[in-house]
Amino acid sequence: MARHYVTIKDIAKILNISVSTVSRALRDTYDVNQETKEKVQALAAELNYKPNFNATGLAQGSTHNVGVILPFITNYYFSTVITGIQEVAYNNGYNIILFVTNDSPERELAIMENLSVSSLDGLLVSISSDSDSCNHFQEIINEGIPVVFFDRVASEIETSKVMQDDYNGAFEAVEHLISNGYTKIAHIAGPKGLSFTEARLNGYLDALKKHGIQVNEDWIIYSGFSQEFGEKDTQQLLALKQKPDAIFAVNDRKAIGAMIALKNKGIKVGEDFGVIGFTNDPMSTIISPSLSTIAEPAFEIGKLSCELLIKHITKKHFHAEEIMLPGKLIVRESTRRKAKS
Amino acid sequence: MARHYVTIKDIAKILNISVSTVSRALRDTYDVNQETKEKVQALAAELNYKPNFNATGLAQGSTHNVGVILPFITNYYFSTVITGIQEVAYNNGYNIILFVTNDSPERELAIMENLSVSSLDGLLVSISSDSDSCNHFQEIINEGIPVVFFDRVASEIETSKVMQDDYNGAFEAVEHLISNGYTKIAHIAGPKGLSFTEARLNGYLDALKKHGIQVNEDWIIYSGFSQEFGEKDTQQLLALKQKPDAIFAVNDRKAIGAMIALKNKGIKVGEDFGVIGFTNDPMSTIISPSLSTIAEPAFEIGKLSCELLIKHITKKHFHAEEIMLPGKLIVRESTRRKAKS
DNA sequence: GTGAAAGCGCTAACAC
DNA sequence: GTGTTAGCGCTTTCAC
Repeated sequence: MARHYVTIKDIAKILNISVSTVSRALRDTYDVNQETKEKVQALAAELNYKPNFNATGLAQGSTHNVGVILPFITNYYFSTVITGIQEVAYNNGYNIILFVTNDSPERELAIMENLSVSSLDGLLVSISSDSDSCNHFQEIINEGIPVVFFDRVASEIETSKVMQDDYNGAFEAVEHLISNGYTKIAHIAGPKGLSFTEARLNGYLDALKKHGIQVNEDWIIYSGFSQEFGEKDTQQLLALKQKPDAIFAVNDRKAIGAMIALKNKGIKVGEDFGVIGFTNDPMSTIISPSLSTIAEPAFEIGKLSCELLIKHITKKHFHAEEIMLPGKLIVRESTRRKAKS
Repeated sequence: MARHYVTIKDIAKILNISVSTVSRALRDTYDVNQETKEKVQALAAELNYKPNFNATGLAQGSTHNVGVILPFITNYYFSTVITGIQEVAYNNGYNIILFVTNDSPERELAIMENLSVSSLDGLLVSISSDSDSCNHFQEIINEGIPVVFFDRVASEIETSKVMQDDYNGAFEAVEHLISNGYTKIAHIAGPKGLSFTEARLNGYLDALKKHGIQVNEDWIIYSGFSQEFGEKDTQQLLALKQKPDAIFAVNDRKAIGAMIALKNKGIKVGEDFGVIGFTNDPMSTIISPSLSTIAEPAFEIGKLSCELLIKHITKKHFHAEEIMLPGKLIVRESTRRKAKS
């Protein structure tokens, strides 16, 4: 029952050479006689030898694992980011270990507390709403394991970060709304305290300001990120005496929720009421009318954060970098106002 | 720079006891003096001691990692399955290491060949289309590491499997179409060779047979799983002299592609042409008309496969189980035919 | 109840 | 160019 894999010891014994030679030959390092090297490699292949990562990790103090901690994976944005991460991790011989927090600060904390630092070479994280774990991240960094934040970054912590340009994306979205004739623009935001949420809020605010439109506090609603919250927020807006004529949603799922609430009230999205989201979730092309949005470079964000992390891992004194990727306005039907006389 | 974590040795030295006592105290095993145990645990907590998994793994021949190999994570089904897997893995102290194949047999093969068996306690896999890796899976099983397949299973291999009841789901979907008055029912299938694809095809075939409807080979199209393929397949169907009046799609994304192709031709989905999918992707509620479908218990599948795998890992002689979870017909607008006189 | 010591599979000085 | 040896952090006999 106790399984036994072939080890370099086995190979050494068969070939009647020492384990160190085998080790060197296998890693194609140091000077090893060409002939010996070939013999070793051939036998290793034949025996289907696979290195034991635990042993390698123990011996050289580095596993080839990077941890990824994020709120969810069941949405377009995060699953695409992971795909990007996985792509570069794989190409560089790293494995990714996945931790999902369900956007719960407690869960995130528990994960961080149980994390065996020594079994990870680095950490990629997108914090949960109301994250409580900043100290833990800082501690881990202090212990020497690099952390790169993506998307939902902990602004207090000094380390590499990769995000999209939330401020300018939001600014552009709102300006697009304005230039299409919508003037009473509401914002259904995410929860307070997340920096990207605030960046989008600020973009919204500044776009209004630039165009001399006064801010109506009633038209800014903070809540969760789901479609349901989008629906609820919108119902709340529609119950106001002073109703808006457009919504900029913090993400596409909330925008879709908004569209559903609007449709239920018989309001024609696009013609009577503008809606724009953020992300470019494939759903935005499926819904009708199709949803205008700011496309986020999710795959790219995954790739870049992982590349950055690997640099931190391999180059000892790589200094922290903050990368900000631009979004892209995608105009669809939900902001196409019918010309009114 | 060389990071140094606190080890049991450190604890032993401080407390002036031996490492073995520390080890025993920490794991709450064997007989250890209550007092000593408490002292050790207190100090460990204070020092923020974290076990080194590489060392534990090496020493007891088991890491607490399970690998997950699957084609994609960027869709509702797989990301939900992973969430289920992650949930039970987490609760049982296992980490999950993610490998995504992009549905490429070559990539899958490469992953399998490079897999360090000794760094994994078990493997959860959903094979790629045209998988080439069966031998590798068999080898890994022979070497003693348990493998559980989910959804896309390799039927030749004898091990535990978890899937939804594709046959009956398809049967029910087609029967639903028939009972709503559609009779010329096409099937846009997945690629040949995947067992779940075939199960759905057989369900389709048998439902037709039961109701005395003859099969039209032109109405069965095999292609990829994406929305684009759904669109193309449907265009192909609509170009036929004998056109169908309904489509059963192998999954919701293809069904949505079909609906788009239909809409582009000016055909009214539901009223003139029935469409039903499989999965219950959230998109099916977003699209208009909303899409009827067979809901798959994705989260449950993830949970059960991981539970099964853990049983295989912990109980030495746990015998292989095949679990088949029922789907559920969800009727929406895309199969609601307008009564015609 | 506790300690000493061997060993998991591998790497890395250090000799030769 | 190759072998010997110590050691990574932990578990686990085996003594006592």
